Amino acid sequence: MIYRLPPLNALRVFEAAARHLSFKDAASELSITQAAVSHQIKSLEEYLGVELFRRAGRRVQLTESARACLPRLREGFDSLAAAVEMIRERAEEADLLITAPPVFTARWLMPRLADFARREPKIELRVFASSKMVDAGALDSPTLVSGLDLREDASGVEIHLGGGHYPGYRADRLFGVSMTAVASPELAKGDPPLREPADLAHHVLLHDDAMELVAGGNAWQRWLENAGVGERVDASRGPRFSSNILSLEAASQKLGVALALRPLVDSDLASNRLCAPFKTEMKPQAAYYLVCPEVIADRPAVSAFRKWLLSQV
Amino acid sequence: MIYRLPPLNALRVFEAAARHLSFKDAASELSITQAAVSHQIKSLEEYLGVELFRRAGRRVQLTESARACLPRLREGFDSLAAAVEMIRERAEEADLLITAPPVFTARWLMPRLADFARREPKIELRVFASSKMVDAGALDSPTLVSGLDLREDASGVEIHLGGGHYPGYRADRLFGVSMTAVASPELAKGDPPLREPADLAHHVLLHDDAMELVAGGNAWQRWLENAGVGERVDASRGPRFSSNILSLEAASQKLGVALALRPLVDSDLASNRLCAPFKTEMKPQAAYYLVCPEVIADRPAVSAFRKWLLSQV
DNA sequence: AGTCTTGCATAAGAAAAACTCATCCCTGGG
DNA sequence: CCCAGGGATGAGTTTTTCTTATGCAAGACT
Repeated sequence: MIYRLPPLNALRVFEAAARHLSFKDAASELSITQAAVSHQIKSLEEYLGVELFRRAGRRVQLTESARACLPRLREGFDSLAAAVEMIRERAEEADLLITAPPVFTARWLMPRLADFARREPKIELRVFASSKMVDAGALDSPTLVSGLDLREDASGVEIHLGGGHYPGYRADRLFGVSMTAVASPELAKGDPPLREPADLAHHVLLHDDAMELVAGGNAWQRWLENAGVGERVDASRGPRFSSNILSLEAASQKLGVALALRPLVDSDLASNRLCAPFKTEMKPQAAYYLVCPEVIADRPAVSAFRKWLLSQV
Repeated sequence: MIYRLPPLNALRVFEAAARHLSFKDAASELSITQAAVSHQIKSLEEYLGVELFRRAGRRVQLTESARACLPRLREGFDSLAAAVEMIRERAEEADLLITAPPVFTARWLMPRLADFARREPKIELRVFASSKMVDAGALDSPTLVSGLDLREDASGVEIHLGGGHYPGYRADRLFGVSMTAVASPELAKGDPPLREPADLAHHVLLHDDAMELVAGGNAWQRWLENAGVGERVDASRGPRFSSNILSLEAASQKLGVALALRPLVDSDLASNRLCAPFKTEMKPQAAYYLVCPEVIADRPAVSAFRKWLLSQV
C-alpha cells in the first residue's frame, strides 16, 4: 500500500489555522510568522485545487468542505502523535499489546477475552482496535525479523485479515471469512420481503468503509454481481458508515441491509438480532491470522495468548 | 489542543522503510535516493532518542517498539489521506454528514437513526464516528462563520461532548452526562461482590482511551477520588482498550468494571446486560451538543435532522 | 469622515531542511 | 578471497520553508 499524501507540513499548518480561524494565532502556536502560515495555506490550496479559507476582510472563514474534513484530519494527527508517544514510552506498561480489526475485536475477541484474562491474570493487556489491519494478501515485509532487542518488555501481536503470507513472522490461521448480507429478521419478513438477492432493489443498502477495504472497493457492487443481480440493483445509494460495526447496528435497527463477515456475526444470527436472508456468500481469499515476529513468539505472554487463541478456534 | 508532532516527513519515510524493511526499496517508492532515507531515519531516531532499526549487516530490522507503533502510524496517514480525499471529492455524494463520538453513535444515535431515515428517505446520510469530538469546553474557533459557499451540497454537522460554547455555530444542547462504574450483573453479585466503591480494590478495572479524554486524564483515579476511595484502590492496573465501546463490551463479558457515560448506557442497564453497582456518579461539566455553522443551519437536510434530533431528547 | 489598528497577502532574500553524489564499509554468497 | 548488494557518511546542492518588510483592505475609534 503506497500512500498518496499531501504536503504534511502544510496540512499541519492548515489544521492549526482552522482551529484558530486566524493565521496570526496559528502562527504563534506554531512559533512561526503569520506570513509563513499564509504561504503554507496558499500552497496547500494550490496543491488541492480547492479553496480552504474564504478571506473576508480582516478575518478568514473556513469553506464547508474544509470544515467537514477537520475531524478526520485531527484524528490523523492524533494517531501520529499517539504512535510516536508509544515509541517514546517504550515498555507501554503492558505485557501484551493486541492490535486487531474493530469488528473482529468486538464480535470475536471480546466475548472470549474474559476467559483468557481469567486464565492468565498476571498478563497486563492492551487492546487496540485498528481499521488498518486488512492487507492485500501478504505483509510487504518479506524479511525474517530476528535480533530484536529482547529486553523490551511489551510484546505486540497483530490480527490480520489477509492472505497469510507473512514471511519472517509466525502466522497462525484462525479462520476464513465469507461476506453475506444481513438484516433485521423483521425487515426480512416485512413488506417488501427479502427472499432473493433481487429483492434488494426495494431495500436500503448500508455501506461502510471497512467492508470496502475487505472487498477491495465497491463491496456491494461486487457482492451483487456475485449473486447474479449486478444489473438489477443499484449499489450506489444508501447511507454510509465509517465502520462495519455501525452498519451492523444500523441493520439490526431495521435501517436496511448490511454486508457482514461470517463467522463474526454468527452470534448475532444465533440470537436473532440479525438474519442472513440469502444463501449467497462471497468468499474472499482472506482469512484472519494471528501474526507476530518469530523472535517474540516464544515469550511467555505471547505464547500463552497464541495457545489460548488457537484453542478458541 | 496543541499537537506535539515529530518531523512529519521523516515519519512518512520511516513508515515506508518499515513496510519494505529496506531503505533502498523505500527510497524507490518515494522517488528519492537511498541516502536520503538513511538520513531521515537517522534524524528521526535522534529526535526520538530511540533506535528504530537494528542494522544487521546488509539488512535492517525493526525494533519491537518501532513495529508496535506501525498500525497507529498507518492509521494516522490513512486518516490524513482520507481527509484530503474528502476535500477533493467535494460534494461527497451525501446530503448530510454526521460526525459524532463513537459511543454516542453506537449507543444513542444508531438506535434512533432508523426512525429518521424512515421520515426523510430522500436524505442521503453519511455517519462518521470519530473519537476526536470531545473538546475542553469550547471550540477554539471563536468567530462567526458566514459567507460559506452555499453551492456545496454536503452539509456537515457534528456532535460534540463539550462545554457548549461554540460562538458562530448553532449549538443545541442534547443532554448532560455522568460517569458511572458499570459491570456485568453476575460479576457485581459474585464473589467478591461489588457493594461499595472500596470493593473495587478486589476487581479488575477496565481502562480506555476515550474515557481518558472525557475525564481529562486518569479517569479511574479521578472517579475513585470522587468516590472517596482514591487511596484504597489502585487505579493504574488493568487492561486498556482503544475505545469505550470495547470497555463496555469487556465489562459485559465479566472481564472487569468499566467506566461508562450515562445516559448512553441506560439501555444496557435496562436490558440487564450491565449494571451500575454504585450510586457514585461523577458529573463532568460537559454535555452532548449538536453543532453546526449558522450558515448551513437552515438548509433542509440540516434543519430536518436538527428538529428530529431535538425531538428525540 | 478621517485616522488608526489589525490581520492577511506578497515579494525578495535568508535560513533550514531535504536531497544527491561520491565513496566507504560491512556482510554474505560464489 | 573476492565480489556484489545494501546501508552509512560527508560535502555540496537544491528545494522548501521561513522572515523581514511592506502593501492593502476592513473594522474601530474619535
